[in-house]
Amino acid sequence: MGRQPCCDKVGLKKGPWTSDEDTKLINFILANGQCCWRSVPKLAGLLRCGKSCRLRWTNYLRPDLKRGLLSEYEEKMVIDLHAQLGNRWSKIASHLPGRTDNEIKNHWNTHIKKKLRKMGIDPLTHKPLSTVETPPPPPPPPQHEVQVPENIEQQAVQQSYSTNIISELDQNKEPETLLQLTVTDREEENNMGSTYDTTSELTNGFCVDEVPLIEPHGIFVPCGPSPSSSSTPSTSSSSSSYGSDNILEDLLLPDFECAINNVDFGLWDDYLNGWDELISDVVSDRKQTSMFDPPPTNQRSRMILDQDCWANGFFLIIWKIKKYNHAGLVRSLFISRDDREINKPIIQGNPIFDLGLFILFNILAK
DNA sequence: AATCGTGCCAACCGCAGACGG
DNA sequence: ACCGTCTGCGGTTGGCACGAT
Repeated sequence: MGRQPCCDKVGLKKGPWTSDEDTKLINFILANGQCCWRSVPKLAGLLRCGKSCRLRWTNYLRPDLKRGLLSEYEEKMVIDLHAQLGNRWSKIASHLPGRTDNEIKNHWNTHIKKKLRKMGIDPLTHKPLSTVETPPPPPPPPQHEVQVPENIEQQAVQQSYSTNIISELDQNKEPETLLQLTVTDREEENNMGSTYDTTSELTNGFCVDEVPLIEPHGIFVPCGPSPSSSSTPSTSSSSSSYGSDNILEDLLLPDFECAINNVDFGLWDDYLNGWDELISDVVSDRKQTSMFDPPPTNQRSRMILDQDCWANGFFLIIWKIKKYNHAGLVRSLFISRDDREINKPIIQGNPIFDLGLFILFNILAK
């Protein structure tokens, strides 16, 4: 019968994504959510196949992705999980929030394999290399045969966690990932989504760690014609790039009107919690130094320059809000704070918040 | 300075499973 | 049960970056 190609390849672009394409894809997904990847390129105005869009989003553009090398702790988890699950990268990735299967696969092939071999461990069997050579090792079950009965696999994973990982955790390594360790039940995975999802939910589905490689002002390109909307190269990243009206325009999403006068305060509270989390994350990133004091140069390990810190922080917040279609709340927060008396006890007394407002008002006043 | 080799990783390819008609 | 479509997954590759010669 033959399988149809995932897309009509004629005229479709391949290879590395440009920032302009990223912008289009991000804007589309933020506005419409993830659905029907095949139609995404057409609707988003991209000359890519849907599959390529999906990969780009899931492996690179998703705002909740972590970046950078896997930590020692994560490596240990990967090794441990690989011993139990084999090359089931997506399963492994589901236990590492913010990491993609592709990333883990790459890291395994480029780093961990070598490390294990150096340590005299066969990366396939996870047994000492010397013992691997003598008896023909039972080949690691092929992917399709790893259909371990659910409970056995689950047991294995749980045992793995209990013996290795949790002991690591006792040595106070990345305690936040304890969240994920509590969710190993397959049923929970099925009912509530992956561990990743669960954790994301608990952390409001957002990680401040990561800033998409394209520039914020590029992301907030309005759909309509605008001076800055066409393929803005990502060269200038200073906070001055936020001085355009694009931010305001972009916050005026279609769902805004209903939100501004008809605020669901439950949602609002939830949003404020998220706000505080995000802010505290941004601040903690600065290693507890005073927010007004630039950190020592050697602490600037991230791509975010100091002067961009706040701009990026707000960009991230707005991103998140857009993601959840709470744009109206954002606008009402920034523009008509007086209308929000009811929330003053929550937001007042938060100097970070007030500084942010100050910055934003200055930007918007331009 | 130029060339070569290697490592790394984003992206692609093709298969398989899920799902709906 | 069959077929077509869509998505997810794992293996592979292309090309860039960087160090060695």
